[in-house]
Formats: sequence, C-alpha cells, structure tokens
Amino acid sequence: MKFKELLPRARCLSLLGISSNKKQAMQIHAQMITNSLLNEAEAVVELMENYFSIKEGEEYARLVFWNSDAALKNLSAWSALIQRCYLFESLPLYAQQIRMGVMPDKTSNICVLRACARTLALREGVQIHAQVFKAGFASDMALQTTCIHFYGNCRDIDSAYHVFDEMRERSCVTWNAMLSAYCLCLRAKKALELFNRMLREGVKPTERTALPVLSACAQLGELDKGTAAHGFICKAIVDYHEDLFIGTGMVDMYSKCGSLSNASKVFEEMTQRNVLAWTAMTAGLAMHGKGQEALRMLESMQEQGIMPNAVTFTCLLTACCHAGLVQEGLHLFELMQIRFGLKPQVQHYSCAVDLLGRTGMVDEAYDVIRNMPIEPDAVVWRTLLSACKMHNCVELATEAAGKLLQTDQASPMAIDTCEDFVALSNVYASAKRWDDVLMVRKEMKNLGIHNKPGFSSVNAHLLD
DNA sequence: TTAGGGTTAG
Repeated sequence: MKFKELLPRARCLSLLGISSNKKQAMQIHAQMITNSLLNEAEAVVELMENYFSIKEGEEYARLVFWNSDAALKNLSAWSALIQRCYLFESLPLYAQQIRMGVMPDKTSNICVLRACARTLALREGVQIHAQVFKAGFASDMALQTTCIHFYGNCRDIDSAYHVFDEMRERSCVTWNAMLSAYCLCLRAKKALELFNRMLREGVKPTERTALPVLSACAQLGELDKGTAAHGFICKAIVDYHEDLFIGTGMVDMYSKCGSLSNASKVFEEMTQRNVLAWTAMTAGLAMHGKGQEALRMLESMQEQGIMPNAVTFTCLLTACCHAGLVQEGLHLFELMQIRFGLKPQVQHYSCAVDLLGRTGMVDEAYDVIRNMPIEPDAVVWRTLLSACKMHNCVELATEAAGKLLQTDQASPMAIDTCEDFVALSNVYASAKRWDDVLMVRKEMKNLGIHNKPGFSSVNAHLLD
C-alpha cells in the first residue's frame, strides 16, 4: 500500500506542523515528493513555513518554492518567502512576484516598505507606495503606518506627515511612528507639539511613545522639558527602571540637557544594562569633559562582562579628546584593535587625528590619515584643518583644505562646503596671505557658493 | 499580536 493511502494528506500536513528539526522535516519532504503530495499549493506553503521555522532550514524553504511549478507559487507562497527573506532580497522578489502576475498582499507590501525604510531606498519605496494605491490598500492603517515609518527613515518628513494627515483613523502605533519620524528628521519641536496633540485627542501613550519624546527633549537640550517628560513617563507609561530602551533614552536625554548627575542617577537605578546603556552613559561623560570617568566605565564594563562595541570606543576616544588625554586616547585606539578585535572606522581615525592635532602633533596626525586603510571623509580633513589653524601650520592647512574641498565636491550631500571655504580663507588671512584670501573668495564666487549668514539660536529662542 | 524603539567623531 502506498504512503499516500496510509497517511491522508491532512494528517501529513499536520505532521509537518510539528517537525521541529531539519532531519525530520526533510524526511517528510522526501515522502511528500515520492507520494506526489507537493502538487498542491497549500502543501508547498506548509512545507516552506515549516522549513522557515527550523534553524538553518531557510535554504530548503527557498528550494521548495523555486522547485515548485509556477501554478503552485500562489499568493501565500510568495508572501511566506518575502516575509522571511533577507533585507536586500525582498525588493527583487516583490518585483518578480508582480512580473509573474501575482499581486502582492498587504503583508508583502509591509515587508518590502520596511526593507526600503531600513536600506533608505526612497525611490523604490515611493514606487511601492504607488503600488499600494493601485492594489487598493491605500487606506489600510498598518500599511499607512509603515509608510510613515518609511518616509521618516528616508528623511522625507513632508511625505511622512502627508500620509499621517490623510489618515481617517490612527492607532497609537501610527502616532508613535510619526513622533519617531519627526525626531529622526530633527524636528524636535514638531515632535513635542504632536505629542501634546496626541494627548489632547485622548490617545494613550505606550512605552514606544516615551522614546521619541525623550529624544525630542534631548535634541532641544531643554532640561525643564526633559524633566517634565521624565515625570510623565513614570506616571503615565512605565517604570523606566525595568525598560532598557527607556532607561537608555533617559540617560541620553539628561546628558544632552546638561544634567550629568541625573543621567548617572538614572543609569545607576537601571536594573539591567547592556552595551548601549553603558555607551550612552559613556557618551554623557565624554560630552561633559569627564575623561577619566569615561575611562573607568570601560573598566567597569569589563568587570560586568559587557563587551564594548565600535560606538563605545568612539565615545571613549571623544572623551579623551575633550579632556586632553592624548596618551590614554592613543592607547585606546590600539586597545580596541588588539584586545577587542574592532577595526577602526572613519570616526575612530577622526578622533586619533584630533588627539594628535590638538597637542600640536599635526605631522603625526597627517601620517595617521595617510596610512588609513579606508578613505578619509570630510570630518577627518576638517579635524586636521582645525588642528593646523590652532597651531598656525599654513602649508599643511592648505593641503588639508584642498583635500577637504575635494571630498565636499565628491559628496552630493555636503552642506558645510561654504564653511570649509571660509575656514581656508581664514587660514590664509591669519598668515596675512591676502592674495590667497582673495583667490578663495573668487573661487567661491565661481562655484556659486554663497556665504551663509550667521544664525544665533539665542535670538531664535527669544523670537518664539 | 501581519504597523512603531536606545548609544557615535569636527
């Protein structure tokens, strides 16, 4: 008697649901092939889902999908694949699905939009948004919320708000996504206005509301707002001691609002701390010029078995820069590579250049740049330039400025080009090389770069 | 729970 007759299809499928290891799933897979059970779309999806749920079963899920007939690649099969695929895979798969005449469902649209958000693929995401309209999902709350998240992540705040504004109904998740979008786009005031509107409209904030609110206060640097947010979060949302995210956000907020003591207090009161919490506290110490204290954080982290990451070292190195701890900083630069196996990134090199440059070792700083295994960016050159200005090294300053302007021109997003020209002009002026000053100003004019007018945030504050 | 989260260099 055949296996198929012994074991009805339904029984076979339910068995699939319980196979929890790859070997078992493969045995059932083999039985399904030999007994022609994989000729139904439903079975294909079941088998795929099963493989996806097993450790290291992903590749088999893909094989099942790609080896099945076109007719069996139905909406659920595509959806299962797109939901579980790698980040950069989802967009090509989505396009292929459409080419094969299967319109993606809501979940697939959400997955692909989320992937566009994470990879900052604005152009592609806009096309997905259009597709969402075409497919009739335009007024779906979850999809619209994902659109807000996508536009916010891609820094297109106007489009994010447009989606938010058009929505007929919004959930708490929607409000949180819009708040986060404002924070990411550095619109802290707008974020707090929206938060107030959210409360006025009777929407109950959640743990996820707390983070963008704290982040907005941190951006504004206004301690009274931050303290009020702290009070509100404790009273109306959650006990932040238990929540790693909110605790970390609070440490960050207090540091940026100038209250290191409150930041430390929150940090001490947190019941659990991971590398991000430790790094936020280290960043706070660095910001306040507490170099030695920041270095002690590294010791404490090691005692607690917390592994510092690349960001932690950026903070530690910055702390050394701000506190003038040159030897300690250079030692850290070695330590991160030798003891912690971390490859220095461009921001670490920038710190190394700063450490050497500040003490007048500008040639050594230039050597660091020359020996970098990665391409120096504008910040690295700008750091060298400011060290040269500090120590009156006109020749090297000219060279650094030249490289800086090249880097600026190569980057379409360069927003500091005008300041960089002015910096070079100031170097020449301090050396009384007036011809060169004129040349720089002329070059600016030729390139159509205008000097940005000065802006005082103190005055701006008074105008509010 | 088919939507949303924290740390970073001048």
